[in-house]
Amino acid sequence: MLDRRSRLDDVARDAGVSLATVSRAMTRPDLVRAETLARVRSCAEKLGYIPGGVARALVSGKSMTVGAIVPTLDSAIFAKTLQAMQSTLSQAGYLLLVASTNYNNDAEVEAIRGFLARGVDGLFLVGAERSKRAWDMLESAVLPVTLGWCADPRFDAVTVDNHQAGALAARHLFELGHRHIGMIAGHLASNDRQRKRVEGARFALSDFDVTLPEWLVSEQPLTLAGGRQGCAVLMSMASPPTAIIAGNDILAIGCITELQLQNISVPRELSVIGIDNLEMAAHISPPMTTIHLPTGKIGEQAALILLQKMTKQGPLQVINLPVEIVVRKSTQKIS
Amino acid sequence: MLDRRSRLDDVARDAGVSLATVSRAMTRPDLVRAETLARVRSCAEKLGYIPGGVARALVSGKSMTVGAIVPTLDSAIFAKTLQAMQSTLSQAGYLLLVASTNYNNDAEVEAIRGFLARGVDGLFLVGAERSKRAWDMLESAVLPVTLGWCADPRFDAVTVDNHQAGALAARHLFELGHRHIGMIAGHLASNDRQRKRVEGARFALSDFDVTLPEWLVSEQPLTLAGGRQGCAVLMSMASPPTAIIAGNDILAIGCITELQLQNISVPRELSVIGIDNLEMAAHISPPMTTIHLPTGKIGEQAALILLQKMTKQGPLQVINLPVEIVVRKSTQKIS
DNA sequence: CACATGTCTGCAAACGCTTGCATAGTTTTC
DNA sequence: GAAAACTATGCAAGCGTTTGCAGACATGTG
Repeated sequence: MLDRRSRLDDVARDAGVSLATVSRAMTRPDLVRAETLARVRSCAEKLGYIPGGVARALVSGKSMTVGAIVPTLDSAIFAKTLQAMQSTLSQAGYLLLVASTNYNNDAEVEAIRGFLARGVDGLFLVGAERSKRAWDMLESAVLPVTLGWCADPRFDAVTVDNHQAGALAARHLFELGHRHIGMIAGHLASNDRQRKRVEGARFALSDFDVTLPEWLVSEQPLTLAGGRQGCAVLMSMASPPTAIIAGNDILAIGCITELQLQNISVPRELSVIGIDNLEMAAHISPPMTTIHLPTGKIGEQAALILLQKMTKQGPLQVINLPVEIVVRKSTQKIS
Repeated sequence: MLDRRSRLDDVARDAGVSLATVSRAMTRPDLVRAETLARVRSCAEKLGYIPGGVARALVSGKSMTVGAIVPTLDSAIFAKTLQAMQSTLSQAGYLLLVASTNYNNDAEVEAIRGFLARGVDGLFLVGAERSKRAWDMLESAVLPVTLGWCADPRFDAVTVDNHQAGALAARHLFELGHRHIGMIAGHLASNDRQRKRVEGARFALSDFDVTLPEWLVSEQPLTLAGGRQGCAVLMSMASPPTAIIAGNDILAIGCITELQLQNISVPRELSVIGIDNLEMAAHISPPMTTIHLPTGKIGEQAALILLQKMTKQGPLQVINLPVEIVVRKSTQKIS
């Protein structure tokens, strides 16, 4: 056996046919005689031949690869989305390239460029907010692009209604009697999902003539530590809120931890509501009220749209997945 | 502007030089005159030229891509490892392809084949247990392979001492006075990490003349629900254990949830210890005692080894990362 | 000034595959 | 039984790069 990978012509020589016939045996079996096919197949097997996707991609212009760029892989949300994407794509023979940006727009541009250079057939991106340079690359690149979480009129998207998520959370607290509500969120300037959630909450409350002023919104990194810090900030105010909306479940869990450390009872003394409905949310103490987002579904749907658009182009698609509140034990009527 | 991507010869024509010169301007700037270089660069910029990695890969035999195959992306552990890998690799200009197997050996073979077909330059795999077919492909493929979590003498590896992790957990419980200890683990037949943890626990206990019989080890899916189920199984025994070791933190958290539902107080009535030290472990109630595994480090080190081996081959490397116990509040002296 | 030396650029051959076109058999049709 | 229509195979061009080799020009040397 050779010390290099065997190629088409190795198999061809071994089977006593031309290289073209081997190629057809591998990809268009209907075009070769059954007997020849069997011989070629067995030679290929014997030599451990694996088709060279690179050359194939060069000829066909299709790399059978899609790229996904997320803020970070180290997040239950994006991990779940990617898992669903990967699983859907692989069933169709596609591979998934991933990159993470750490919420940095320049890193995103680099990732897009890298993916385009490698000739991905489709692209998945999170959010609808990026540098002009990134948008330009996406628009001039001739390949399907699907956005997740937020939509943009120029591209396909699978969104969840972040605005509605914030609104549902706020309305729930209002209905429980809370009038002085605080919020912990990610950095709004660079995260449209978080921004829409805050806006949604503010909008819903304004319907009831309750305001959510800026100083009651603490911007923090999207980590447990961020949740704790945001909670500490809100609770150290002269007149602290009676309820807190967290921009996502991680912040909410951090927030609850901090409250327990401060010996503030949840939900008796303070209600906390999250957004995401991580599996974990049901399994902490107290089980957490949160807004359910269909995270896996986003990945799956995005993959399906891409799969479809990579085969034949069609009209713009925007799928808006529903969100719903899951009431558990971390919120209650104001006492 | 064209409706296809611009190529070297587009830039060449625009800049009035040969295609070869443009190629050199992009990759070996020292070989072209400064003036020409500037002109070519500006034309390339103007046309939005992005080098075609596919053709490049065909010529050079390097795709600047590494593949990682994990059981699932939807796990804090693997997500963290991949995040670290991706981040390390991207700094060196490499891209990460991911696939997941759902703990299925055939899926792994398919993933390996897919990656080899796409011409990845290196491969990362979890565990040291796979079908013969998979091992054969890895051995005959001429590319660096690095294993994570468990080692195999034929390949580089970055391991954690799973045996030791199990042993530390068991010893901790023994020292607290527990003599009747149960364990919840993943499916041992297909998961060498879990198996080694069980063996480690059993080994440590046997030193103290305590046995961990098979019927006190409940095999479950590695999910919160699995942890709950395993806990229910152990607690419904005629003489239930006084302490439970969980094969990982997810199982442990599920286990604690189930105990709370059954109104069994942790750690007063029953001690629970996990393995992994997820960030979450510190933030549940009670904060969980667990064995810390350097999850991110595995990905980072594996990436570094691959990076090194892809440039120049060298001797086999096995890095064994240390594990340590983190004592929190879910374990206590037997009453 | 002739020659050696060095710097820059272009030509053309790979890289491993797919595929349109041509050819040689084989079968069908009337 | 000859023309027509298929079927199975081979030849060779081409996918977009990189790169060895060679040529053109500029510079330095005796």
